[in-house]
Amino acid sequence: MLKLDSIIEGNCTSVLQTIPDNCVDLIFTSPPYADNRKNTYQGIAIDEYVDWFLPVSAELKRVLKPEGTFILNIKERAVNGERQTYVLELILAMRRQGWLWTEEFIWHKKNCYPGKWPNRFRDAWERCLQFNKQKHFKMYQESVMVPIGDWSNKRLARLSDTDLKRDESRVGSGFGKNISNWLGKEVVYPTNVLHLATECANRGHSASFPVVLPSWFIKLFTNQGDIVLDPFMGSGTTAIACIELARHYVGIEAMHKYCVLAEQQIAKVKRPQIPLIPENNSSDKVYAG
Amino acid sequence: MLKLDSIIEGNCTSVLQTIPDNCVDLIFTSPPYADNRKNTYQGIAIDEYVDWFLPVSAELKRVLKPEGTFILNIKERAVNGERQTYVLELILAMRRQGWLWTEEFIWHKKNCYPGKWPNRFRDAWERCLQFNKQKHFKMYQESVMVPIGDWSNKRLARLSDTDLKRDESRVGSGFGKNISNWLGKEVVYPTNVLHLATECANRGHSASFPVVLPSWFIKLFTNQGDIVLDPFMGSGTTAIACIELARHYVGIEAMHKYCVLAEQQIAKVKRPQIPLIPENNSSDKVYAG
DNA sequence: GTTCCGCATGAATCGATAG
DNA sequence: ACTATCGATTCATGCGGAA
Repeated sequence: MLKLDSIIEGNCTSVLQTIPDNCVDLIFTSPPYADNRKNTYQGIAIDEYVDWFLPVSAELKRVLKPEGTFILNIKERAVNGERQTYVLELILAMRRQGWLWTEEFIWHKKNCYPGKWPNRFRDAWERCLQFNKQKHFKMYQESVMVPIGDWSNKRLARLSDTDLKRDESRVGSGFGKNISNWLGKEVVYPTNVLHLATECANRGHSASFPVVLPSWFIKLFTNQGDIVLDPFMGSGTTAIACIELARHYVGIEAMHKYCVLAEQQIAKVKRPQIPLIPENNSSDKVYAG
Repeated sequence: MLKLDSIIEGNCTSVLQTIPDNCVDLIFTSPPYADNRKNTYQGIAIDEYVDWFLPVSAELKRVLKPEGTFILNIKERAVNGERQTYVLELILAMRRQGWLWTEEFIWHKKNCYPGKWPNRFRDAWERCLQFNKQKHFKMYQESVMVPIGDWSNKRLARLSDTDLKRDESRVGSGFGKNISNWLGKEVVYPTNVLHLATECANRGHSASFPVVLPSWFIKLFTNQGDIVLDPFMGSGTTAIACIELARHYVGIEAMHKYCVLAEQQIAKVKRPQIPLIPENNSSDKVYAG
């Protein structure tokens, strides 16, 4: 029925209609932003964006398991001196559609796009909106705990003008690949702000997010063997995160060139050996709400 | 007419009606949040919040100078497992009222309130919504510059031969073209994410923010001698920031106990000596938009 | 095997210019 | 008048190659 670990080329809504009800554990996606990148992607007009997205989110709600979660990464642009409001309107419309707006995570970008303008600073954050079908959803908080070092006690004890200055700390990201960094350190739960760098290497896709972004939410909201859906797959970053974390993925992508690119990226990924001790075993399972 | 450097006790809208048109350079405030608990402040019911705030924002729009700025520090809380939507609705309503929604700054709290819940992490950010009356507003970006990142030590400490040649020939594109501009550079412009610690000092007020928060916006949007209004003064943090930065303040506060508290806090503040060289002099003045 | 250095690039935005 | 295109501006990161 549902072919796992594959990318389906086609129109998002049409493909979604072929997927059974209540079978996906997590949806993570970053849809094309309004009126953006007309050259590289299909541009959506600002005033049509909500009407364009609602049929998609209706299908997403159908295919998501009752205890599953939908994470929507999006950020409105500045046009004519103002921030656009379509994301706000989308949140309100999705609630009318029956979604619960559980939380708004902030992706604080370490390396945001450069530039200077007379009326605004560089935009260094994006929204990661959490939607759920019901108040009770799966959440494995222990799997994303972050280390905290001695330095934090010193820094937090002294508040001064330097607190206004740049954050040079590496805590808050907590995505250190080297486990040895964690030794001897106390771990704490993270907050709803993720401090990550963008990956600006050659990705071939203009709208790529770092793999640690989906990885964080996949660890938080799924277990090994669960199914993750990305209805706007792009260059396949969500799929890569799934493979690295031993989750199943289902991707949808409208443009052939990105399907090819995603398959190329996926082919490079090393499958992890199955850990002897699953990170999210039954004793860790927390049913939230 | 308008009595400067004072706190006026009374109902916010009523007091605002006594203030002349177009006389305030910056409005910074953190209004009472919508809440069902009514014991700490005058609680505003969630479903009445927008209707309650719109008459206030209408008066604020009247008293603000055309080139002034309104910064609204606010964050919806989670109720019944969901984030409340009244802030989103307020933004949309204020735009219909004629405000421009110029930007959304994020206050990323370094040390946010502790706690643990099964369905969400600690909330480590608040919105600082920027509204303007027109596209052209005053902005003094140089007054809030921050130290450049560590990468510059390695990259810029020793310029390579190719860097120097590229500079002489004035060819190439992008960053490298003006590499000489980066020699000796120590500060850069900030982003729209403020990474500040919270203050634990103001225990007497339920909704206190650190003085560096208003200070940052006051430096960014006003000059010395300008007038800053806080229509929900609380414990007087905005006034303290004004005094330290040699700006005039006008505060409004409904509750007598907070008026007393604010006056006490203000009395402790050391007035700065007037600097010989104003930080924002006329040559630095930038009219944005 | 590490460390260091050069370099390309990234969901940007505004104002001016051209059609 | 209104839209489309283009140049100018700016900062931090990861990658690949060299030391």
